Amino acid sequence: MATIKDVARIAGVSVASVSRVLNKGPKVSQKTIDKVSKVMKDLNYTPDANARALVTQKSTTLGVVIPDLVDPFFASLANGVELVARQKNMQLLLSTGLVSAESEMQAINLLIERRCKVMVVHSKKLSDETLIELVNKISGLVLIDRFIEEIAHRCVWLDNLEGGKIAARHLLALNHQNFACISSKYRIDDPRLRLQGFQHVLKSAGVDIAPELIEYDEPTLQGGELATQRLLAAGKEFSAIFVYNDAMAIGAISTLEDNGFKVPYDISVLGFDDVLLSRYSRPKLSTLNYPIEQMAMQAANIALELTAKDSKPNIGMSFKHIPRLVKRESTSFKTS
Amino acid sequence: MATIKDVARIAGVSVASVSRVLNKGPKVSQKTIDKVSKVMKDLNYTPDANARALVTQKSTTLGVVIPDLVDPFFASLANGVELVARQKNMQLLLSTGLVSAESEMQAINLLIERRCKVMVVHSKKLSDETLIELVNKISGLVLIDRFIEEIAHRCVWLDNLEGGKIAARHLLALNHQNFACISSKYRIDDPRLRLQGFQHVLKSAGVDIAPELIEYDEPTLQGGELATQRLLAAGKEFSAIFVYNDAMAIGAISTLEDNGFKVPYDISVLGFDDVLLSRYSRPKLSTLNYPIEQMAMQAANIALELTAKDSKPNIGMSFKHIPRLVKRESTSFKTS
DNA sequence: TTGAAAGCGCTACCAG
DNA sequence: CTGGTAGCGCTTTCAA
Repeated sequence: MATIKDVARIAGVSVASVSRVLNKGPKVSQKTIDKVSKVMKDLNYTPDANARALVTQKSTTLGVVIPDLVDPFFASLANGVELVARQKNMQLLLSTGLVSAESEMQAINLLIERRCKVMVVHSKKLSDETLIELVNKISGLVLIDRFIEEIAHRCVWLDNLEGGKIAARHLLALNHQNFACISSKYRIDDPRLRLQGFQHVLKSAGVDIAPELIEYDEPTLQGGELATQRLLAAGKEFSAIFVYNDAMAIGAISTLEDNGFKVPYDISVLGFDDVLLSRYSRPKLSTLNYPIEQMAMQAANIALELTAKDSKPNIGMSFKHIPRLVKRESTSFKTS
Repeated sequence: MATIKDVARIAGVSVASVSRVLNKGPKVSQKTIDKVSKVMKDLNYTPDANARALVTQKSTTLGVVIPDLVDPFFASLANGVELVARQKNMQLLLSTGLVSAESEMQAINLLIERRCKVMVVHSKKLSDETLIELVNKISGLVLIDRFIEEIAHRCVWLDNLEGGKIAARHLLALNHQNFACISSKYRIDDPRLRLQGFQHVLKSAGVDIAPELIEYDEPTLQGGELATQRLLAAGKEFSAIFVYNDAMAIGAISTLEDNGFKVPYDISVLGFDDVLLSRYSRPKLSTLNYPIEQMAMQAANIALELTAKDSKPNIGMSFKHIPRLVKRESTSFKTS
């Protein structure tokens, strides 16, 4: 691999000059530019980005920390960050496989070791305190999908409580009275808040939801199936289910239909997230749109700004997003 | 950000010693280890991975080049590579957004600039010649999802021709006689080979497929819908469709049902890829399993071996994979 | 407009 | 066992 010295030697100039043409430096003669450019091409010279970063002290990588890539939700998140990375001529450094607070911490540390200054992290396991500390230490770190009061201006998040409320209002407006819920057993806040918002509105309307009709499972297609089986086994009547996410909702529909229930005629199912596939399930899934890709882009842009020289401290700012109801075919008016 | 010098100064030792404890070097006294470790902790010292890479000339990043992250197929591919990266204590450097030969080339160049030695690339636009050249230049580069005779030992690929044949045999065995096909207008080889294998077996069985019943579109859910609409509009009869991938197949089913056809009773639909969602579509999709994640892991491991010191040149090796028929609910025996 | 040289943070070699 | 030091590939003064 040719180095800048090789180029300089062969072109008969100093390394400084080569560096100048590399960086389109201010004062180089056209003659030198031509000469050096030719040699660079001949030698197939590629500058070493790491060496450059070392001396300039600036990185051109954008870090992303997510649980995994297989979940389309996180894939969209990563994609959003990638979009702004490309736009800024930066590259994605990705860490996944988060199963514990330790592995999340380690993922972030790896980014620090690489001297990655800008990062968007989705953490579900680290404590508020740890995250606050981290955010204060790393000026370009933005949290996504999590809200911590003390560092609100560094959080891009979705109002899950409001999402639950919107869901309840929708189902109530559809004349439903007997509800079931399927929630996730993970993510400390999200499922809890969605459920809480849902129940809050229900209660205001004088409707209660039986404890046996709230089930928890893995937030996956299989989890939705399993939870639905248990719901059915409980033997209590319900005409609408509010499900934690689309994957579980589609699993729920699957099990419902396997057991002879027609969706939405017998039972309405409402999902959450609005991942692409929800548009193509049969019946098409009614759900709440979670604009994760845009949020990821926003988070990346904020992180980028934070590391810019003249960054104004946007304390007091809030980056809350409200989910939007997308009514498709899996929810309908209850007539009986 | 504290450097090794700071640590050395405060601990009252030389940078060499600090480096030794950092790398668990062979000869350091316990006393020094303790002293230095404490200072490192106090200073919150994090070694600079780039500086280390610069002097050791070895990288700990694993590069991946794919078209995008939103397509679950590519997300699985990336995930496979990530799996081995984590296992080897390396990190993923990701490049997406490939729309042209230029952007593919640029993505690879960015990895080279970062001095990434190990990379798995999925290229659809670069020519065989360019790729051969690249592979010869970069010893740790492995191609996935593409087969080039001259560098077969650097390609991890799926036998699409055979996949098409398997599909045809399956549908033929189910007593079908009138076929339609939906193919992709992209990826030079894959769709062509699948179709070719499919038609080859059909021809051997004395069955022909009308040109109007072969449609091409974007390899997406929408593309599948559009193509199916055109197929229906052609007005020719068919009882089975072989579709390029699962996304298109689910789009096809969607349109079919919207038009009053029951799948599989009226029309059988066979997909390709076996992405997770195919298991949860209604009806559950029959398809050909494309073990992309395992293939990605294999590719990453081969790339890793290639860059190891004692790498035996595994010329003559072949890394061909055969898709496996997964019979679910969208294909059935034709009785009428 | 150009070159010499200092150094970015780190490793590795050579003395001691 | 430890310290001094050269240098990885590059940028950036400072002089010329």
